[in-house]
This record gives sequence, C-alpha cells and structure tokens, in this order.
Amino acid sequence: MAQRNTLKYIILGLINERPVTGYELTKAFDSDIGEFWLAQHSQIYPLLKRMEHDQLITHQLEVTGEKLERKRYAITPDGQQELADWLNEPVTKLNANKDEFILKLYFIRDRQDGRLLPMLTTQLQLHQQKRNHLQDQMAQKFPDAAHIEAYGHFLILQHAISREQDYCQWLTNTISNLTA
Amino acid sequence: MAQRNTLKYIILGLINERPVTGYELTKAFDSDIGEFWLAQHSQIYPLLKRMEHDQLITHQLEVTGEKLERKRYAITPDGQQELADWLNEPVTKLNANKDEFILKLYFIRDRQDGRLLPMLTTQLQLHQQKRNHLQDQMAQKFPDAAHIEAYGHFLILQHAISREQDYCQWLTNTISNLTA
DNA sequence: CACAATCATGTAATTATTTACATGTTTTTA
DNA sequence: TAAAAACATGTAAATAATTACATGATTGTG
Repeated sequence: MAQRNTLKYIILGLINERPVTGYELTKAFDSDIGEFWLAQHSQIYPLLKRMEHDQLITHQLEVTGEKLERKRYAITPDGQQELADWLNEPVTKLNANKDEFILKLYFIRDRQDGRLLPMLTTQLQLHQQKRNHLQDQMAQKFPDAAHIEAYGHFLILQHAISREQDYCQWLTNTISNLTA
Repeated sequence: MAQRNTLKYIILGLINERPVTGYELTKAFDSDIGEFWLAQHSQIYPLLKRMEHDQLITHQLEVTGEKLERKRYAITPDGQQELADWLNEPVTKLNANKDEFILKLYFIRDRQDGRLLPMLTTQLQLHQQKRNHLQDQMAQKFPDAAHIEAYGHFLILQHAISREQDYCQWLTNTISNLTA
C-alpha cells in the first residue's frame, strides 16, 4: 500500500511530542501505534534525512560513552505547520484492513472443510494474545482512568482492545457454530 | 506494505472459483474482498501476465460484438497446487490495521481539543455507511441463512459487519463521553 | 571477562502499490 | 441518436515498503 506520506506525518507527530532518535521512532511501531501502522528502520532513516532536507525537522548529535552517536530530531515551525495541516484535513476514505487469514477463509467454501477449525483456533490464539497484551498496556499506561494525560493515545488503545475483543468473539462464535 | 505475494494468491483463489477476466478481478476489490485487500487494474494486468508466464493460469480469448476482446483466465494444476499450499500454510502473524483516522487521533492529547468531536462524528458517519452497505450485501448475497453456498465468504462478510459495528459503537461511546 | 542482547545508523536491492498516461468498444440512458 | 457510463486492457513513472546487506558501540548477564 503506497499510502500518501502517512509515515511522514506519524514521524512529525511523534517528534512533536518530544525530540526523538530514529531508533526510538523505529521502536514506536512495536508499541500501540504499531497496531495502526508499521515501518522498519530502513524506511525511517532515509525519510528522516529527507524531512530534515525539507526543513521539517532538525537534529542534534548526542554521544554516549566514547563513540556511540545518536541523532535526536526536533520539529521545526514548518514541520509543526505540516503536522497541523494533516491533522485538520478530514479523513474521508477508509483504509482496507489487510488480513491474510480472512482472505484465506474467503476461499474455503465448504463448511465441512477440515482446514477450517485449525485455522480458526490458531487465529483465536493470536488475537487473544494480542488482546491480552493490549490490556496489559492499558493497565500500565493508564492506571488511573480519572487522570489521562494523552487522551488520543488512550482512545486508540481502547479502540484496539475493543477491536481485538470483537475479533475474538466472532472467532469464538464461529468455532462454536462449527463444532455444534 | 509490500506484503509477500498476497495478491497473487487472491487472484488464484478467485480464478479457481471460475474463469475470470482482469476486469472482473479488478471489480472484485470493490466488493466484500475489498474490505480485506485492495488492488488496482494497473497492478492486476501485469501480474496476470507474469502468472501466465509462470504457468499458474492460462487464458482464452472471448469477443463481444465486432472487436471487444477479453481474456478469460483459468487456473492450471500448478496454480491449484500453489493455491492449496498457501491455504495450508498457517497465518502466524497479524497485519497492522492501517487507519489514518486513528493515527491522527493518537496525536490529539487534550480531551478539550475542538478538533476531536468533528473528527469523531465524521468518522462515525463513514463507518455507519460502511456497516449499512455490508448489511445490504449480506441480505442480498445470503438471504437464506439455512442455505449458505460459500461459507468462507459468508463468514468474512459477517466479520466485516461485526468489525464495523464495533467501530461504530466505540465511536458512539467516545462521542457521548466527550459531550457528557 | 566473554558472550549475548540491545543500542544505533545507515545503504542496496527488490517487491508492492499508487497515480497517471493511453486507447478503444459496447451498452445504457436522456 | 448523441452523450455518458461502463466494459476492457494495457504501460510508465513515481512512491512506499520489505528484506537483505553492512557496521560498530554499549550494556547486561552468567
């Protein structure tokens, strides 16, 4: 999916919260934000370079120990403007939820097909794991429901949990219909 | 997202059901399968050519009227084998659900932010529309719950509806929390 | 202290995907 | 019957994304 520039805006958003390194940005996709977008370091580093060239961000070198260098990127006013423009632009079309399991399922026409049950149970395990992990994240990051700092972050985590819960429920129902 | 070959397998699966043209394959992504993967004709036609070269499919020319030619592709035994291999290979990792709206939401830290409510209501409308459309599809394609031909197709449509329902519910709850 | 894991940053090659360019036919509708 | 919509198939150029190649430093652990 060559989605127009989305990664650039995610990076702007993350850098806007606080100055970060390419390594930290890469890590961000292991966490909650990774539920809704993915990127590898090999995509991130060249993009940071381009964004700095376009004067959306700047960096400052940091050194740990003798030699280990790190570039900590900060957002510029131009970068903040572009981030704001993106945020203000309404989202009028929905992305496809790419899901390889669902596609395989589509091609299984026979309710009696022996592949169905193992596929569904494997998938249920995966989504239960994911749901549990997200619930742990919620407990860890938002222990006090009365004091939520990053409201958007809270909302998307809540949404991810709800989505996984729904996915698990559908799988569970399907399995029980099948085994009935 | 350069997802390994998924489109190839989707095409094999669709051609396996019945011989189809590139145009029909393109159209398939406007319908239910498009909830879980997307492709344009500019990706499909060259891929069909490559797949025929790899002897996974063959085509037969059809003519309508005087000149309008159409290539109707059929699957070969090699193609069927590759499709079966793909179907039997367990899906062990989940795709990210790319969602640009959710990403924007992530960066809105303040519960009082004026952009929040319009974003949420716009998004609710989109997902309600999608849910309604999918429900219409369900009624049209599977009018008789007792006689379901393509069980996998039925399941993924059910899942898509459930997903949209959950999305709408979450948005509705969020909006009502916000306006309370 | 040796080894493993993690930190840290890049580039190259390949593949996937989108957007734009390009052309012509047939069917439907006003 | 003229125009619009849908049918039908392709290629080219650009962008996005993955996988592999490449290197080295620091920290934690046994």
